[in-house]
Amino acid sequence: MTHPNPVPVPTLRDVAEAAGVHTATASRALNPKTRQQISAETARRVMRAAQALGYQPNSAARSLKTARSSTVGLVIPDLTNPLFPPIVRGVESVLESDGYNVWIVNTDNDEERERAKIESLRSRQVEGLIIATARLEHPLLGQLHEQGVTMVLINRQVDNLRIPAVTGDDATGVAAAVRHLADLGHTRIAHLSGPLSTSTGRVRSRAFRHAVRDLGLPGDLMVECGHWSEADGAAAMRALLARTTDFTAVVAGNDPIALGCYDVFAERGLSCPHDVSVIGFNDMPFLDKLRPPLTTVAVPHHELGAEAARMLLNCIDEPDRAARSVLLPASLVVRGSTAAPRATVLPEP
Amino acid sequence: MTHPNPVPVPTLRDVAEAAGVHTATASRALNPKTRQQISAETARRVMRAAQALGYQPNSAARSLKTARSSTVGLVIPDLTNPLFPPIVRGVESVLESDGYNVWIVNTDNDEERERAKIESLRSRQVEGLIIATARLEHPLLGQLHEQGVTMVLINRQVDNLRIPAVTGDDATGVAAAVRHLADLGHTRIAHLSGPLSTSTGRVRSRAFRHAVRDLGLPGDLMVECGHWSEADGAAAMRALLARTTDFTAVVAGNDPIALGCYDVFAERGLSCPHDVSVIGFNDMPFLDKLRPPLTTVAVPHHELGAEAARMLLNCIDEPDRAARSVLLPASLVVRGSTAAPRATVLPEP
DNA sequence: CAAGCCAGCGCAATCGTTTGCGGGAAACGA
DNA sequence: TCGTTTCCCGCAAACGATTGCGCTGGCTTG
Repeated sequence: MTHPNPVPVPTLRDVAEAAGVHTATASRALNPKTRQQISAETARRVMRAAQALGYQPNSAARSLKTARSSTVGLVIPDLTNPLFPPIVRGVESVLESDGYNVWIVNTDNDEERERAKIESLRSRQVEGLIIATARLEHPLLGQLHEQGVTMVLINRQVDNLRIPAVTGDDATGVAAAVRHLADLGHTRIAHLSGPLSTSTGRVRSRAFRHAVRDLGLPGDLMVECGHWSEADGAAAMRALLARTTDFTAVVAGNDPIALGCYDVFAERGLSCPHDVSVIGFNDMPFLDKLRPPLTTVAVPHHELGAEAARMLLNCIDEPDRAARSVLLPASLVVRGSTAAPRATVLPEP
Repeated sequence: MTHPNPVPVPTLRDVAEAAGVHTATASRALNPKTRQQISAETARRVMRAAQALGYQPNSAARSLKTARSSTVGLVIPDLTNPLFPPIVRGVESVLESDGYNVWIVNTDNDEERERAKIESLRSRQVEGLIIATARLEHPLLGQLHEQGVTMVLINRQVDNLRIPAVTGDDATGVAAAVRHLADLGHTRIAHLSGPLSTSTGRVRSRAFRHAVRDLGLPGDLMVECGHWSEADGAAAMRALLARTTDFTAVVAGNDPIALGCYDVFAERGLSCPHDVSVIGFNDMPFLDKLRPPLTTVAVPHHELGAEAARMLLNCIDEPDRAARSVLLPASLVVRGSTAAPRATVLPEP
């Protein structure tokens, strides 16, 4: 028989009856926290019965009664962006060991979707939110914060809000990138920043300005990309080249933007790193397989997620502890897209 | 005040009181399915009250009462494997429009983790499972199937079980790859297969055997990789080279295995595609950025997920319809890692 | 021997929704 | 005017687990 039955799933009551005790006793016997209120012998009987019946507690009933769900929501823009899977796994790695589960939702950076997804999470009684989609101005987060929703931000920050956040140390990452280029002898370094409406874009761009200024280099070689994408990176690089060819290195706002540079170099017959050095940001997978392998700033994404999860657990456990944000160190990964500049400037196209 | 209150979340009762009706009426007014049982005027009042209070139905209470959860479980080995995010999004894209939500769990291909995760999903009353981790022999799936759990398999099949599955058409993909190489003039084509304990590995390897046989080419150039990884691909390529250098092309079981070939070629000073042509499988992201860009077989992962979701919805709606499996077409993506063979065989190392 | 204590267990209320059922009132036909 | 239908709506019982409280019986203690 391939279709034997809609096997009636056993409830606590069934277990209790099988063990010859009351449901209350069965409940206590099954819960390690309350098991010592029950005689060892009875507890054993109950657990055996549960095992035999294949009993699984109905988590809906449990969270209805306890007003807890052992679930946290994880809000990300898009899972197919390779940045996020490691973050997800990082979050899960610490939450799971604490008995929590993770609900993942994708917002595609759409405000309406985001609102809807978060509402759905809240109706599922999540005990906290980890949010990796925050824009600088973000009314929704403000509302949630005022309603006392416990949450932690990843990778971005929101203006004027005291929400705990964990981010990569973009500033020192960018500084290391600039310093690396300067050490190679570059003096005219450009920056293709991400959208300045994101905190990441803004932080990295400011860090770049500071870094070049500190080294006494010109700080006017900057273009803002419309999105964090390869296409926008290429467009920005074209815009930069239309303005000037007097630069020998580029710090891209992230890896796709750097890939956009690769595309334009191929178009124009420019050689990387001989004509132009490029540095990306994030250290996405497979960058070491590119031609040339991309020098980039590695951000500890897994640890970012793990730390955010730890902070969230703290917030849940002690709601009125001060919210502290943390910065995780980023590190430069030197590969083949950076080299000493040629003696001359770029050839005119 | 940053810590105003643990705002008491409004319940249906609050809404009902605010609207001056009974909770039953409020419930019916809020549910589009039952709204016509209520006078338009009253329904409006209730909805307004709900809006004003920011009411969100408690989904735990709801699923306790209705014994439904509007949730399906999605079981994958590892989210950081770039194969899976598109599948996830594909699943979500069709499930969401039907009001379902998706629970994602990672098993890391560990049998114990998998069992635990699936139990946790079941205790959450998921209405169905989409499983992308099936091994050929898989006792757990057998049990679940006998218990009447509705589920759909992605990308793999399980021996002897009539579980609906949606998979890429690996056989024609491999055939296309072999045919492409033969058309280029290759006559000695090797295959670095994935583990033969997976249905994917087995199907592709058999397809390779058939394809070369149909073209009258030798079928003895095969090595099995221990895992679907770059390292194991490299090891397999080394093993192959230790055995013979008399081949001019390689069909890899998947993209990372092909990358492993790249690594060994770099070690040995072999040039791809001039000395050896390579074809991967899956068309992971960024393969077009490699040097050389990897020719590969593209599998429609998003559509795989979407179709699996559709099938699962069908199974949920009409449990006793025959389970049909579907095959989605794979297509060859020709890039730079394949070319006509040199006149001579490989140089001796 | 009586009083007190405690360990072990059962009772019953409760969480927030849904839903079958029944009742009151309005509307209708006769 | 009265009976009957129809339309809205309220009543109350679930769903399955948790938990404060109280009861019981066996034990210690003075």
